[in-house]
Amino acid sequence: MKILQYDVNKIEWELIEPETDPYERDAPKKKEVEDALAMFIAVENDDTEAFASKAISDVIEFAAKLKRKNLVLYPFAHLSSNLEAPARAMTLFHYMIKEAENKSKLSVSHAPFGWNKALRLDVKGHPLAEMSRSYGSEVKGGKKVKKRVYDVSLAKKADWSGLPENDHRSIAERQDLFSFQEVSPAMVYWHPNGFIIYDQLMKYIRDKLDEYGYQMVATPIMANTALWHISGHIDHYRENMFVFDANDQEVGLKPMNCPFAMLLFKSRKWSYRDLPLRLADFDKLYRNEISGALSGLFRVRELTQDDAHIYMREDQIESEINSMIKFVNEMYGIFSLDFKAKLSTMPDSHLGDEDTWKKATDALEGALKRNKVKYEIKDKEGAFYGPKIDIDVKDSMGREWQCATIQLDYQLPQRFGLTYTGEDGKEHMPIVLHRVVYGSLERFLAVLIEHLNGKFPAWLAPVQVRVLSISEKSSKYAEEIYKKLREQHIRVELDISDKTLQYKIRDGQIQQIPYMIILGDKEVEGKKISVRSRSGKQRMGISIDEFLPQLKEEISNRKKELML
RNA sequence: GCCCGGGUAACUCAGUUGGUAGAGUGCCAGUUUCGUAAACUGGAAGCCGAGGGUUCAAAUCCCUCUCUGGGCUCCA
Repeated sequence: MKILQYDVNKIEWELIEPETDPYERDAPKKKEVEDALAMFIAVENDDTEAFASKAISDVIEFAAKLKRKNLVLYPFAHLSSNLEAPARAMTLFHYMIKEAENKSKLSVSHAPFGWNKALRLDVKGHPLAEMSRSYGSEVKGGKKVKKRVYDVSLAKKADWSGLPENDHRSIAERQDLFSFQEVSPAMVYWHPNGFIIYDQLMKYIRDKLDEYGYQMVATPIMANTALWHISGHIDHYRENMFVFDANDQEVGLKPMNCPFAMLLFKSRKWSYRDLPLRLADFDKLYRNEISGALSGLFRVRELTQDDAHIYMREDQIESEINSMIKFVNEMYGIFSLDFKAKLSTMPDSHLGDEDTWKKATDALEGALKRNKVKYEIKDKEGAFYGPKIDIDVKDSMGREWQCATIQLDYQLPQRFGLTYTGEDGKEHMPIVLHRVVYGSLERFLAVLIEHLNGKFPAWLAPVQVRVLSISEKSSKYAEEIYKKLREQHIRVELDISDKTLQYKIRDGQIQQIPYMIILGDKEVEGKKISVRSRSGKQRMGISIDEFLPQLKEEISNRKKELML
């Protein structure tokens, strides 16, 4: 409850029109009171009669101190953005009037609840004439902490009804990939099927990182907020961060890895021979995005970046950027995703001299050209600390989402005082290149799921093969084949239920399983298998020993297309 | 955060002027043993997102909150 209190020479109001439902009827159109304590009241969401009583006993005390005989209660919604519903607010307001009448000898009057009123105030000029108070519990940072009732409704999934069939959420429902729960808004619960895809993407980039000379590291997800004061993020980013008290310290969950990466670099001395130093990490990040910005996997509050920071000498910029572009190009090629590269140049407000900017921008542009990547220029759209290349990919609705980004940074190394020992024996500042390739795994998966419309290539598919028996007669053989595939680490499922073959095939098609192995009398007799791909093509009567190596090769080479 | 629209069984959705809930799919059981996208019968399954209000009576009307979809804004 919020109270605004004035000691007035005179207060007068006039009713214009009712504003809420319900509102107080049968009130005089116009009224004025002289030499009164006027109490403006906003009834808030969690207010109780106890708070209301306390507010009244406090105002009675003030009236005694100020020797006022008149008390005016005036409903005043504008004091709070957390208002109680009118019906209950009115009840509590009237309760306060009764309390004031019963507990004091003051002459109590009130303005009617629920009206749009014209108001005139003449306030006295002494120190206690104007006061504000609030009554409530668990007030923190000016806001009330909302508590939920604990019951089974906590286990409630987010509502995805009404989405189009090719939306990544609809596909996720069909293939049981992931879900969101109300208690962790915009944070992903990965189901076994979804996690396989997530994990395969990770494995793929790990292979690539290894190939390109990166090392993996990991840093905490939490730190004292002092860290972001050093990095300079705190001013701009604070409202997007989850910040809280722990052991009397203000700590935050990390919304980006860079400051941690800087600390890691500072943990020892480096020689120019150590550079370029390429450190990658896949830590989770937490960003308290405004509610309206959230959207499925596209924008979440807990995300995983395939992040890397490259510490390098000035003379290494060009070759590093070059290999980075090549990296991105190769990575995206395997998914046959159409992407758009955008080069953002020096903004008007920037750090560093124009020569450095030109060198950096030229390095980025040159690398794009050498790798024959089509790009457009976003003039003056770079970060204040350096130019960048962004890669945007389209979703099923044609919206563009930024995935990969490559940014040159001269700023953080300076703030953190990073150095390496040069050939000349002196300390030099390294330049840092930030880059992500997938961007956030979550967002990339959303785009990829929609791009493939749920038809994952074998290396990504949660279930690669399903073995179907036509009737009970072939179920034993089906089990044998199933075991054989399992032994070879194929992600395989067995369906020997008594459903019809047509039903089983339909079920496998809906799940978009790449291959179904169909086994009936013919196959049992000849010790062969029949393979049907989800495209509908098939090979009848081949041997499992012929099929398995081909399948394994398709998976390990991460082929885009199915063999059938 | 703002504007508009949603939340009913695990999923997709009906639910009339307010009278305490229904289908299909899936699941479970039984029948059936089948050759390339849905065999048949039966059963269980619901705090109608949460809290409050109006009413004799609320999934239905009103308010607040919450989650969610689209748009705006935001997005180092």
